Amino acid sequence: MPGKFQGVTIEDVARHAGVSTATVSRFLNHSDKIAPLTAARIQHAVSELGYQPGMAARVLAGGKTHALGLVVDEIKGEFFNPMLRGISAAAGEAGYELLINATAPGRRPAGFPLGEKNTDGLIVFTDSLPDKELRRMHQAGFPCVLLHRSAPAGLAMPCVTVENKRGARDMVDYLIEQRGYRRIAFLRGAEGHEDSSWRERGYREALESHGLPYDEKLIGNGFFDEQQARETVTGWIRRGLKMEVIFAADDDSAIGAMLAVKEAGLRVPQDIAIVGFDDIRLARYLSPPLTTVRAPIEKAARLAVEQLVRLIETGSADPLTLLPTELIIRESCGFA
Amino acid sequence: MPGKFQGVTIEDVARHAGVSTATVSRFLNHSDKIAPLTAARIQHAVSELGYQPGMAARVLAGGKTHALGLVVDEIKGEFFNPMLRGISAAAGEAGYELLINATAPGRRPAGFPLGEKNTDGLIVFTDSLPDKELRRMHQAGFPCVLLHRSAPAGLAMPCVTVENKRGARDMVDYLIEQRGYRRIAFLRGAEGHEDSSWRERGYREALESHGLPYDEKLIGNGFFDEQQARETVTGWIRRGLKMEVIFAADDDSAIGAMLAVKEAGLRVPQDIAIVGFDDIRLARYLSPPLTTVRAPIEKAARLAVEQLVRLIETGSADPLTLLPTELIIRESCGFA
DNA sequence: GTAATCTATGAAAGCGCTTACACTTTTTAC
DNA sequence: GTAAAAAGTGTAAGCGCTTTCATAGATTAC
Repeated sequence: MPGKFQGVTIEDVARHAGVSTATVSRFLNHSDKIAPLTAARIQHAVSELGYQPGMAARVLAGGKTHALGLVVDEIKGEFFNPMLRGISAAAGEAGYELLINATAPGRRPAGFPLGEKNTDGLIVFTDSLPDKELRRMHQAGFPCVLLHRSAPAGLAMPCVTVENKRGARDMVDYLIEQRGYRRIAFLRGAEGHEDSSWRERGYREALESHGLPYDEKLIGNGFFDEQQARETVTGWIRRGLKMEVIFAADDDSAIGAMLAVKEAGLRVPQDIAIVGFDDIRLARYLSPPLTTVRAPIEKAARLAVEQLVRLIETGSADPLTLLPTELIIRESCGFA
Repeated sequence: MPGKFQGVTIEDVARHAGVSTATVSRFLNHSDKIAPLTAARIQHAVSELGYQPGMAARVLAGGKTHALGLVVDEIKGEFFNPMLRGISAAAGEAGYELLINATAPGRRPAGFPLGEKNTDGLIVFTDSLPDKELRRMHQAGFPCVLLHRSAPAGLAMPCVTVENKRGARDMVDYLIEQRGYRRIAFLRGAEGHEDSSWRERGYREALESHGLPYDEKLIGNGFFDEQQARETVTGWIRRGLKMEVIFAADDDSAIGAMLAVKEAGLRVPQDIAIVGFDDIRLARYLSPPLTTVRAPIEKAARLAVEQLVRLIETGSADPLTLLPTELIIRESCGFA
């Protein structure tokens, strides 16, 4: 039963308006001056017939797909909502269609990988694409913008992300200076996720600049995941590890940490304080409400689209767009 | 600078393999028997050259886009994550590309509306498309599946949604029978959102079947929105409206209600109990944890895709798919 | 052994659109 | 008034693929 639903064609419009298809095309693309009278006749024919240009033909003839691709590994976590909203809105505003491809389930089982054959450019989220593929595309001159990751060594690909290191640094500075904490544990994020390594770097810098020792034992894996973080922290407590506060690389793992602490019969923040990163919606509803670093995710997403569109249309874009974060102080870090 | 990135074409492959383009096409589409030897040669050429069929030409010539469209009004609320994950995954598994269009910001400002020109079928979420448009597509024989809404009168369009009425009915039955509540307020959802009206119907049925009066004053608007719900409930309290429990049409408005109650210096659930609908992640982290009705959103999304694919490929689909909900009892409704 | 039937393949006609080029009017320049 | 430039439009050649139709060779049937 698969049928063809190509209704009105440009030819119908041309006939209806008494002009050639070329003129109609020019009218539709504003690509050339055409007489006001003719324009009116075409416009009339278009709305009369309810004509809508067929993408396929347009793409095939024009070489542009008018579509942006978004490559993600998995649609998961609160992170996604604002990101998607930003990308979707910005793409629409720029006049581009949006194609989404989740590569995760078994690494690209899906139909057609996004790329130069079906999009004009790609937004690549974190490590959803292997470096090799990134290199290939860059090599081919295909526009790509990286979101929440930096370019592989030697590749001049525009990146958009938040000031992870700075945000983490600010947070830890605050914990040390304003709260007087000394033993600060850190829960790493997912492997390969750059946001995480930058946050860790910020943590270390803050320690260093205050003359505090960096203690391997105070570093654990949270994997940006509630369950995993919970297990790690439970392990710490069971082994008698002493710490005053846990800095989780994201709010999800902070939640896991909070759970673990409570399950161990300890109080947050009196026995162990907890802080996170991202400021997901949930953060302020936790008890106690979570102190965290707010990351402008939607904004970053919009900017990534803007950069990509610039890259496509003008051939150049800013190499690096870094968005500032903001400290959100709530009760989980203890009171002043 | 807008360039063309069409690399290797089918012609290159044909030449490389010493066959005609027709044969290559047949090989690629498994559409016809071809000699094993030839097949091998073509296969070799394909991987040698790294050939990937260009979508545009394929679509233009073949009449199928191999893409599914998702039309939503706005990417907002916790609801979206599981839904999108489900749709994206299912589409990928079925070998379809996924196009997403958010119609909301000013009602379709975006580039190209999704439809028969760029997709093989559409998933339409709630009231993101006017009935007129739905009718037009159905009329044209274009495959569409409705998600979380029913078809306009007289349109035989497959629908996938959850058992809203039943879920609400179960909840209210529970509140009456197990908790002994009598004055149960209801916070409506967004206008035009069918989930909401079914839930309201369930609420009324439960009242009726227990011989409780339906009191207009106990109905308010929550709009599926935290802020709006909060204002409504604050108004109720200020006006001295008496109620034992508030049934919010979704968890977001339940949160708003909870805020309002607390702000008024009352306790949940001792002074006013609160229950919601959906079971978003946040629900169990609220204090007190929210009693609610769990809706299988991701499952519904997957089924919608499955129905759509069936509709596209075989021409028929189930008229109605209704997914069961589940009562999730937590502390916000009071203890037994 | 000849005719009828398959099988594997090629040639070529589009699919609906854009665009280079050519052409006919107008307009402008002097 | 004529030559040169500009403006508006048509003609037709593809874009890369699928698919119908035709054909050559290999089987089968008798």
